[in-house]
Amino acid sequence: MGRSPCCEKAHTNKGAWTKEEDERLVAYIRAHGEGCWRSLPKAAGLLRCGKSCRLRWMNYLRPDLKRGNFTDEEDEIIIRLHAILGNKWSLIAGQLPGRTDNEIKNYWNTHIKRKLLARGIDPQTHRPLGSAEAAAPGVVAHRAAALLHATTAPALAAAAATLAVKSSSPPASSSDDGARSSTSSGGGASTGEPRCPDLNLDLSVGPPPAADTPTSQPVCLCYRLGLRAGEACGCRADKPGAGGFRYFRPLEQGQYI
DNA sequence: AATTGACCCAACCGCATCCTC
DNA sequence: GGAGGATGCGGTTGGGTCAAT
Repeated sequence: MGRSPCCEKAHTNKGAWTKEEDERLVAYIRAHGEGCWRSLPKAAGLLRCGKSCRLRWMNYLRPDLKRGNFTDEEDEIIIRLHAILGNKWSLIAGQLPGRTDNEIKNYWNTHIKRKLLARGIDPQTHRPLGSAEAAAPGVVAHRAAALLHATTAPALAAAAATLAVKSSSPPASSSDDGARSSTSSGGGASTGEPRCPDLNLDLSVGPPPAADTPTSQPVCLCYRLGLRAGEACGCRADKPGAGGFRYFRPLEQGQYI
């Protein structure tokens, strides 16, 4: 069957955007707002694919973008969120106002990966390099473990405080290097021994449901992180789907990320 | 000064997901 | 419930910049 192309490729520009194209796109969105990317290029007089326009706006032209280097605090937030979420760059970006998923993805691949490797941590599993456990299943346990020490980045700590990572005992270490200290404390899942005996692996993310939040309903991850619309959460109840809520169903018992 | 290689980032591509009919 | 279109996401790549040789 095949999918129809998103645009007429023969009549679209590709490659770097010119200043004039940027100006046209910004002017159009200022006048008409975002939305309907497919028809936007034609309406704005741009010989570009709608996807390309969206990407350019989201990653470069949006007025609320924060330019410049990432701070150490942002580094730590990214690392910790990556430990929980994996390569869900858009979700991670949602917790870093002014940063885009593309920017974070690039930053991860060029800086943070190296930083973690220098610390002796596998950037994919967030576990010590070279250990047999690094390639073993049960990664989620250590993503949770990393959370238990999320205290060095105040902004994340605020969010982390709302995460329902239930632990039957306090963290084994008070080290501020959560990923390293926690990952070294785990056991092997395939050995029959609990990998992290002190961990409850129920990763249902979020605070205890509020009275007005039916637990059986899917909820916005931002909501479960305790971030309501207006701060880090950009979700809008009035526009589900495109630009609106991103739903994350609570995990069933025994279900893992 | 020229060349080379590493690094970085903007942009593209294909697939997944959501939404509407 | 299924088909098709629109949008979003993540992986990958192309090309510019800069330091080392």
